[in-house]
Amino acid sequence: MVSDPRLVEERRRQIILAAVELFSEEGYHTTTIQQIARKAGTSTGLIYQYFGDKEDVLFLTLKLVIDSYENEIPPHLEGVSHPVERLCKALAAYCSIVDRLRDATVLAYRSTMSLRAERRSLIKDGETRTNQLIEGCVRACTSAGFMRPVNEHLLAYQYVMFAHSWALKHWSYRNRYTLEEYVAEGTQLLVEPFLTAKGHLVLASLRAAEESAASPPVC
Amino acid sequence: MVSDPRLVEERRRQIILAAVELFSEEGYHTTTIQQIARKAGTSTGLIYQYFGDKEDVLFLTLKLVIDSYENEIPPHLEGVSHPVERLCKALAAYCSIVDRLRDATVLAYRSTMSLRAERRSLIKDGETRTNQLIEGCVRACTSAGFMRPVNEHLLAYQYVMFAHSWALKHWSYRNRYTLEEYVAEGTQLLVEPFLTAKGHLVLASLRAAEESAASPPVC
Amino acid sequence: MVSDPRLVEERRRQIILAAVELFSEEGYHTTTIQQIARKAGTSTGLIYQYFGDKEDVLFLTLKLVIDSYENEIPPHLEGVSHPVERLCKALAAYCSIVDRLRDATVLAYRSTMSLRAERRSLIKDGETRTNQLIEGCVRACTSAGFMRPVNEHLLAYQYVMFAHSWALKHWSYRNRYTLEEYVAEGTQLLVEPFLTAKGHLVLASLRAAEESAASPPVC
Amino acid sequence: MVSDPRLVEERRRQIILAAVELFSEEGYHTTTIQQIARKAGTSTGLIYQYFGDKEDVLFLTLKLVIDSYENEIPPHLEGVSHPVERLCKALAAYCSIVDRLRDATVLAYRSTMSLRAERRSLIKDGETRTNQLIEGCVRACTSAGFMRPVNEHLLAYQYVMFAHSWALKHWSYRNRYTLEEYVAEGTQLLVEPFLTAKGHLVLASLRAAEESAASPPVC
DNA sequence: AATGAATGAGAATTCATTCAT
DNA sequence: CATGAATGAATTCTCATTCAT
Repeated sequence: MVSDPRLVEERRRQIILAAVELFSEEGYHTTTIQQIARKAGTSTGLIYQYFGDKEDVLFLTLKLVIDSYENEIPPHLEGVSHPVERLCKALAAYCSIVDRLRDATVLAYRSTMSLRAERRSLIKDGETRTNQLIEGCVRACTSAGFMRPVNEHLLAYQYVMFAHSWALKHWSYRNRYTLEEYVAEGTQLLVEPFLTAKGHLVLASLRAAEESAASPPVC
Repeated sequence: MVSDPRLVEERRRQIILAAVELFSEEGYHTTTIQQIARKAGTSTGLIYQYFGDKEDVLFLTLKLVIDSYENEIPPHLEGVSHPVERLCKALAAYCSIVDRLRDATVLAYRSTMSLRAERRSLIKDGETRTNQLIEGCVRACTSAGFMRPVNEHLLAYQYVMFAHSWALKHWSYRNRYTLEEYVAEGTQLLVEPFLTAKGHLVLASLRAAEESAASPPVC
Repeated sequence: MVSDPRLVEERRRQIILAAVELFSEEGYHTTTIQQIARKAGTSTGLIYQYFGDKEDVLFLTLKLVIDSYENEIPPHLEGVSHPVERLCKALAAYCSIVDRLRDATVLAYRSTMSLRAERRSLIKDGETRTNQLIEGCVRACTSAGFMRPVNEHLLAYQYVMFAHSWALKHWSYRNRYTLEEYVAEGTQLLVEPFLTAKGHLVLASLRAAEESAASPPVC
Repeated sequence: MVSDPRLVEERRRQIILAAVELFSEEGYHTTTIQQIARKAGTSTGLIYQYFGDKEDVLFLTLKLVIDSYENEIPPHLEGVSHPVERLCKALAAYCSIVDRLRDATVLAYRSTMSLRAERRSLIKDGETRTNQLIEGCVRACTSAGFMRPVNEHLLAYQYVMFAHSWALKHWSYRNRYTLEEYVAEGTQLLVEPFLTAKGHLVLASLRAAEESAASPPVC
């Protein structure tokens, strides 16, 4: 309906940002288009020039979230070459992204089913690609002998669920762990046990490095 | 509004059974009271003699699900005394209950937020109690030296999420695992690594027993 | 539907008493049959064995009120022979009956229109008969030369509205007048001005009598 | 919900006009929003953009009536300086306004109780202000010696009820009096008796003036 | 392109009335 | 006769969507 692609981009972004917030707080069904318009600083009519219908807004909102996972993990791995380090970094990155998008992550669990099947699939595809990213990290560890042989697919899923749980069970976790503690404990539970002797050495040196980076050198 | 407690019990049950199904399939907001009435084989008005409002139906529906976890795991542990066996059985039981209530489990994730805060808390309380059940199983293992020291709380949560994931990610898992495989692989990933030597022996003998129980004796 | 006339009488009475109270407090439309049943200490079904429908309950409720006026004024006039005294007593009686049925009087103004025309007429007939009672008192005064010629019909209506207003404008009058003051002031405004010299003498002696009746004799 | 104040004004007026008519004919509870919308020539949804709820429509409808009394009497007194004439004119004006708003006046008596207490008060305030207007007219007469001392407050209320009764008892009055006769008789009953000799002269000359104005001069 | 007033289908909820027990 | 559970039509109110300006 609107031709200028730059404008389309901008308006959609503006509207989706409002929608993420509202959907996250109030839920998809209880949020009205008029609320979104108000928060986005536009008119209700305008939304229908950039989206087909309300479900369309939800779809792009969820897409934004799911794409965030997929797009934001790799930058965290840039320049990191060691498989064990990459895996740990990936897990930490996933958790921190979820932390930033906590409400939106919960929203994804709540509202994906409100999409019609075809679009639900697209969301699932995005999630699957992120899973494969993680699974690749696991596989790199096992292939190189840093991890003993495991069901890489299922282990990768544990990482994913571990990250998602930070949002899903935040009502419980918040009383027990900071994000950093959560990631550290998770590494202990879900990474360490599968490391080989070789792998343990790497993790130990990583922790030493982190330690010295965190606390300024003594001498 | 209706006095006979037996009738209240029966009608509520009848209505909730219809509601679980519909809410699970269509979602809370998209299911209408009329649909529930039709499926339950009653009139719309009747529902309001047994529930305050639609949210009330949702609450009791979710309560039913959450209580199922809490109530149905213990019977599976009856007569099982060894801590490692109890833990494994608890995990398997949780997964199989989730399997039976797969749609309802997803519903709980989708719709708990549609409850007003006070009731949401009651649902969370139920979940917490189930978690503690699991955590108790873990603690029994570590205390008795069958498991090395771990963060019992967080490990218990991994079990819980592992069970829930069977429902939440069934769209993905169904293509890879049967329920039995899922439980077996989960045990390998989330129980075995934490067992001490003593613990490993127990697990091994359990598996042997299961093996011989499953396949009829050869000779 | 029920044959025993004594029972019909009793049950109707029981139900109407509950209805007067509820209709008066909450209004006709906002009161439910179930509320009436509860207050009357019966079941909802029972009401339909003694009344055709809800409107029927209203009709008999209003009839009770309107009949009260008609039936309770005459006893107050019994043994009172002087026309002026009869008129004053009638006015005072009407006001005191309205005072007792204050809410019900307001109800009559609110809800008569909710009756179907035919029954509304019956209510109006009852009111008209009461009006004629009052008009008769006025006419007795004018005929006997205690009052100068007036529009008896309209003056009678002033008395009626004066009595009704005690209920209708009680929200305002309560802050200014007691019932006794109200009646006394009303007599001054709506009776005295029309009295002839002869009539004034009567009223004066009445007041003197009342005075001495009210305050115990001095000597 | 709608921003343009001119439009709000116009739409509210349009809707209230429909509501007055329907509420007056059918009563508040029996009139549906759909009916109002149809008669107002709008959609049901629209009504909720200009009114909070149905009670809101009733409130503004009654407010319109009550304000009419307050606002329309003074214009009738403009340029009229003599206290007795002002009082008579006020009474006549009140009656003629009630005559025009006959159904709406009855509506006010029927439905004010359907408002929540806070708004009921606002309606009563409006009525009280009108009463004070009338009371002021009475007081001007007594102060200037055109009327003998009376309970001005209560007398003013008689005037008010006299005017209201034209609507409330129209079912009876219509068979006896035209509006003009009603006002003339009312003046005889409720004004004349309280006039002093001075006052009577004024009233007589007023009537003479009216007479000659009404019937064209003979010669 | 943008606006926001208007629409009307749809949903929750209520309650007079019925009827099996 | 009495009960009270069951019914379902009717009503208020909401909100996604449209469209004239």
